[in-house]
Amino acid sequence: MAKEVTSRAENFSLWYNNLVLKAGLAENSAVRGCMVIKPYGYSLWENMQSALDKMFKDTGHVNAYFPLFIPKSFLAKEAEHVEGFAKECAVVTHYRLRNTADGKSLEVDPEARLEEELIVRPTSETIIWNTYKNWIQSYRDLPLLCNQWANVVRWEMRTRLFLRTAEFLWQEGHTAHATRKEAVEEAVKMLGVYEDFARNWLAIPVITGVKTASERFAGAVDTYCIEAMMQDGKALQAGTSHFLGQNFARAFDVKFASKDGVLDYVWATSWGVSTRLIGALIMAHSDDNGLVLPPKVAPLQVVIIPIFKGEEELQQMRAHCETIKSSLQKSGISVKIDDRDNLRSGFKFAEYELQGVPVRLAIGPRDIKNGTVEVARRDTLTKEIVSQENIEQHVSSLLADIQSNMYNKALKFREEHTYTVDSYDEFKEKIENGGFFLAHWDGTAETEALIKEETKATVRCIPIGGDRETGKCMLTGKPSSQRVVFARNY
RNA sequence: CGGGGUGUGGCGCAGUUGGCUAGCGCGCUACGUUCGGGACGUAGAGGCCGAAGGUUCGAGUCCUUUCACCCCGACCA
Repeated sequence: MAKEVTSRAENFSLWYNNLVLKAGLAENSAVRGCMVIKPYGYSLWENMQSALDKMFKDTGHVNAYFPLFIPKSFLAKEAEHVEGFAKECAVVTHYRLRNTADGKSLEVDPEARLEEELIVRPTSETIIWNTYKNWIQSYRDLPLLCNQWANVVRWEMRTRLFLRTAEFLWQEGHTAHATRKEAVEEAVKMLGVYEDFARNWLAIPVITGVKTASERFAGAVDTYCIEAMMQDGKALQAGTSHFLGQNFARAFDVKFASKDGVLDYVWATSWGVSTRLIGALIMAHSDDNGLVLPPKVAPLQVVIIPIFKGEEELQQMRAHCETIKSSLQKSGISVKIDDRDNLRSGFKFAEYELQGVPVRLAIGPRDIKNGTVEVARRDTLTKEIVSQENIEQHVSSLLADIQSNMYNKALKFREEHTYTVDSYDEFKEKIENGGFFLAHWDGTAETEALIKEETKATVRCIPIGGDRETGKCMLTGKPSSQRVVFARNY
């Protein structure tokens, strides 16, 4: 059982785990490595989903749904893809059970073996490209821009709530294009959507970049990614966008006739983010009092707590609370009044802090007399007394302020823990305390592997944009065309 | 899959070299007093101690087997 740890400093991993459980986001299930996402956690996911879904649609994408099961032969068609996923697949081999001889239990009916095993999708490229083959004949069918919201299964050795579970929820976009250029543009565009979402909705600054060959998605030509820094200085890959070249089109024989009547394989991308983003949110912002949620995705933005003695005062308070509630709701703010009379207000304060509710309003007899409200913000844990007049404007701007303050705080944290290093000795010493390291690397897998072995740090990405300062690899001294980001990661 | 650890009411834990009706805190139920930062009192309910064998007059405690979960690695979104 998990030991009670409520301090980030004491043990970041245990703190994280306890927070997920105590805040009521999720819990371990009876199934190995799988998790139950509780209503509060799922509500958070739904908010992320709807924001992302709108962004996808605004960029011309549509949703579709493909089967959970993938015939084994499909997975086998793209060599690198199989190589990458074979070790972590759940496989369906039979389709029927029967009673055991003693009638007390169930067993797999050996008569009911499938001719071809079905793989529970670890990702859907293969089943989708097998389908796209039938959807694409001409350049007029392109581009094909589909997204799917789904669950996938990867039989991981070790699991952690939200960060790595055997089954997880995600979206996966799969697009087909007539040209290489257009597909690359799509992959980069969707990376931009993820960056935008992380920054403006999750209040998490991310570095956009390209993965090195060893970290690339199995079957991709290039993998683009967003990398976020957690409060222990470790990196978390928060989303990926892949330029798949013609690899899957070749594997599934998807050709189209161009305007000139020339047959060619189509160019592909795929991109995805998962419930791991919830883990990112927690590890980027939360503190020892509990979750700190950005207002734009928080399941509940404002909680109103009436402070009262007895039924009479409660009735009096309730009217004021309702008035404030409806005025906030008119501005599109989600509000709840917590008038439970069996709990003291102090207990409620602590509880909503644990759940990361961005703004708390408290109204008591004193406020009624003075026409005021006590307003507390979760991100800074500060309180102020404001007039009940124009409360909705105050709260609206406060929510916006919390949203941007959280981003700025996370950005500042990242900047304070990002180091430019040229000496490998310095790198080895500093990496022990976490952080991002901008260093030169000779571009070889050997050097990368050696650094990983010695320091547990990897190249998180080769950043896009920024200055392209040339230099010498910190380990080998060989030439380097730009600095890359090294870090330990989740 | 390697190394380490833990399984005892809903949750968190104690339980000594085997010994008597298996305890504590939180939570839960009832009543009362409280109520502007995690209240208090009184009275209750709730556990065949992860599972299966074994040793013994006697097992939460010792032995064997097994299962589950957690942490650190390797692998990964």
